Amino acid sequence: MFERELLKGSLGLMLMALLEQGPMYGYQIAKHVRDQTDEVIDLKEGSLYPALHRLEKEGMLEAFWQRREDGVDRRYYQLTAEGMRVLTERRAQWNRFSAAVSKVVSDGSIQ
Amino acid sequence: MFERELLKGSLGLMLMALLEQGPMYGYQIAKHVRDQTDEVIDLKEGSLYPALHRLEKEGMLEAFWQRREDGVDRRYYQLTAEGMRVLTERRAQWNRFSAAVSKVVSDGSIQ
DNA sequence: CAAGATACTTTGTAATACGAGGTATAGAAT
DNA sequence: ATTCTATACCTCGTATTACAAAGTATCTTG
Repeated sequence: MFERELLKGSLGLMLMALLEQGPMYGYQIAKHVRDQTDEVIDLKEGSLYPALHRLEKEGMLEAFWQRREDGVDRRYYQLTAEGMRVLTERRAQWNRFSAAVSKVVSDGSIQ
Repeated sequence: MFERELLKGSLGLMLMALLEQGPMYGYQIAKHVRDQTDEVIDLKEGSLYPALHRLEKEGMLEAFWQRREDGVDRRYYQLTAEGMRVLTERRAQWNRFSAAVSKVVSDGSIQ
């Protein structure tokens, strides 16, 4: 009920940052994030897939289907050129923002 | 349209962290945050006051009116004991969360 | 054959930042 | 005198969005 709200606004950024390293598919992304953050961030399907579709519609990502030998279809997402450009902006914005919050939140002993 | 979403979930935390240092009133809080974060975070009244009321209702804050000599009323907010306890939790949660996001978001060269 | 993991989808709901509007006072500028 | 700016509070409606929950389908493992 609180953790949930923290993610708002940074999920899209995280997805774009991940896909900067190369195309990935949904399930893979979720696992990657879960592992890389020691389960601090556990992307739920109800957030992940809508977020990917949203970014695709905004032109940040492009998607393509790929069938595995066993017949399982996977939808891969990759960052567009526009997505790359916007990622740079949002990364900087996140850094500014998180530094600002941390400054206020870390107790007065620093100030 | 994006910055807005980043704030979700961390506004309450920031307010509680500020009030840890002593009672403050709404306008003062907004100015303090704006100054302390070099205007990165600019709390709007439509967010600030509802957030304060919310925290009050949740028992995190207590409020009292105080009249200045010139007749202007100010509503001061202070952290409750329960608020103090919850603040500790949320502070830790924010640190975990922001570290996790930063890890994913900072490019692959670190990994 | 049942159970779990993999893999994607959609619908409805709850939470919340903020725009925009409102009220009221004090002091400075025109 | 009046307008403007700053201070100081409030509330309603809207947009956004994470997620729970449900569904579909395949493959592997017990």
